Amino acid sequence: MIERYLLRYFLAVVEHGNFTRAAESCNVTQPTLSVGIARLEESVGQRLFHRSNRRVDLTPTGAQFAEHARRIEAQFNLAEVAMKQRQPEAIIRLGVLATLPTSMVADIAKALGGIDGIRTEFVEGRASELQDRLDAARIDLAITTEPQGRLRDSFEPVASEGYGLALPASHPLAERTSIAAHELADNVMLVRRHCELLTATSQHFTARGVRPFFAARSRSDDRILALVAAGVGVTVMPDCFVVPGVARVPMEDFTHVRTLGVLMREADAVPEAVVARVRGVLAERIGGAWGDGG
Amino acid sequence: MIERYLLRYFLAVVEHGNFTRAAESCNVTQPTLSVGIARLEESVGQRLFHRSNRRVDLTPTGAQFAEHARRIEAQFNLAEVAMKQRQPEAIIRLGVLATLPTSMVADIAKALGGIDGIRTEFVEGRASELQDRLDAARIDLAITTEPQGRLRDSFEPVASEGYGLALPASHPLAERTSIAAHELADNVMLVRRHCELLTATSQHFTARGVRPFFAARSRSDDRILALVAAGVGVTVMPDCFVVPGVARVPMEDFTHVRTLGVLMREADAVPEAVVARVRGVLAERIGGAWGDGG
DNA sequence: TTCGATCATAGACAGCGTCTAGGATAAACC
DNA sequence: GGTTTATCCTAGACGCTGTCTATGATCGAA
Repeated sequence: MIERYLLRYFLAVVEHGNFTRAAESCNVTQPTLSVGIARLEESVGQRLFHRSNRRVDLTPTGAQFAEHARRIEAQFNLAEVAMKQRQPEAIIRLGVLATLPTSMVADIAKALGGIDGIRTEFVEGRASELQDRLDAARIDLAITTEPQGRLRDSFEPVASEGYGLALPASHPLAERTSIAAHELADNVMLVRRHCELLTATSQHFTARGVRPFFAARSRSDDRILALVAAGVGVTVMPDCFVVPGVARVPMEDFTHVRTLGVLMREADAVPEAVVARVRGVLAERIGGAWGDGG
Repeated sequence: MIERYLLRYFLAVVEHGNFTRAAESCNVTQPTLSVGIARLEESVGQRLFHRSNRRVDLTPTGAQFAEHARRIEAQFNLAEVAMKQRQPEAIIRLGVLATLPTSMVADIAKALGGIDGIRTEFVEGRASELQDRLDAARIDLAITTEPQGRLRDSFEPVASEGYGLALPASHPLAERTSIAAHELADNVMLVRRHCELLTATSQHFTARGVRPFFAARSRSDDRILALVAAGVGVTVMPDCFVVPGVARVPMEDFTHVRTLGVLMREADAVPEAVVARVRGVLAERIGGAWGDGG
């Protein structure tokens, strides 16, 4: 197999007409270049040079090969400069909380898609998992809730929201402004398995003597919402989940709030344009916005 | 520096969309290919693939590089087949006796120049030197006199000739049909230092009481002939030396003869066409031809 | 949770590209 | 004729680096 370094040796000899000087120009010794040419001639199956102790000149075959070699070497250089000219494509690995609505993630993706030379990679998980990934430098930016512990100072809150019931638009309680736990005693419940407040919600109902029937458990919010819209049951979820066919009503005495924001290892780990757009989508989609966005 | 094997690895991954199978197709292990791609990406200064454990796909940079890589690979293959198609150029290393006229060597060169795909290399020397080179496989064919010793059977005689005086065309004896040694007593002699018969010639004159003055000694027959034509002196040389301005006359009682022919290690070491043309020139240029040539 | 598929990493090995040393050849010079 | 100089080749040792085996990490699917 003809390797590139042999081509470089060959062209050096063609240029200098002399093994010794060619070797110098390649920064190798003359014997090295000598065996290199021999190797090339063997793999080509042809003699490329007529050697004498006075001068070295190309055979007709060698002359033909020189054209090929020059062309190939030129192509290599072309490829190298072409690659150098490209500015490296930045890849932003974005961790998003699994309990963010699919449509919101889609909005973020759309917002970031418009930035030139930046490619986004999405990873989803729970808040603690996102923190671990951030620590391990496996993501660059997380859209998550306020962290516990060491990364606390790096968190930049953007918007906060409460939790409420999601129930079919045709449900008798759908038009209410508030619903108490005991009113749901006969309702079928759907469990969002990855919900941050799974235990808190459970405790809320048991503390009020309500033991609803659990018809389905899923890690997919989209599936749960589809079931709600289909009239299968009701569930508890953050306020930002708003889809057609599903009514959202606050629950009495259920005052849990989550604050969403961005979390980074260092302030400038991610281009500001990216962070700004993420902030924008969050503020737009979630009621209680923070900071300058109003 | 981008080496060719890295290009092959890269293209294999592009083709298979998968490091593991690409590695198989390259007959290396997956880690080998992995570090290869990493190395390539480093020397290119750009990420070429987006990797996940599900699939591998090209970055925009990678896609551009793939075009270059394919072009280069194609060029390599082109060069390789171009070289394969060429039939190897045969080099015939021809040893010629130094005491052959320059014009005869030129005639041989011309005769062999017409044979396609064959290149001739001339080496000159004395008969014994040519034999040594033939033994050492440093020449393929020798045009020489009948050898002594082991190579005797390999010799194929072609033509034989005598020796005679070479003297200026304007010399008083130029028109004679034969000249005796004593007639040259007042003449200036020129010595052809590499002549096979140097000692024999010397003895011929001293035996007849003639001690000529030696005006010049040279290894170059051409120079000696020029001096003869210029009227500087006379010399003894094989009959085949015939040039304008120099008369050739036989010497009385000087019956030495040399038989010229071709000498090879093996019968088919050299293409018959080459041997035939050499024979042709020899027979044409020298009087007493041998064999079928008449 | 476990399993299978995938790519990355680490350390050992060995192949081969490279080096130093020395040989051969031939032209040029004294 | 012998010596010097310039050139390329060969032989053997060395060491870089390309390759391997073994293992880890990740992710999706059963």
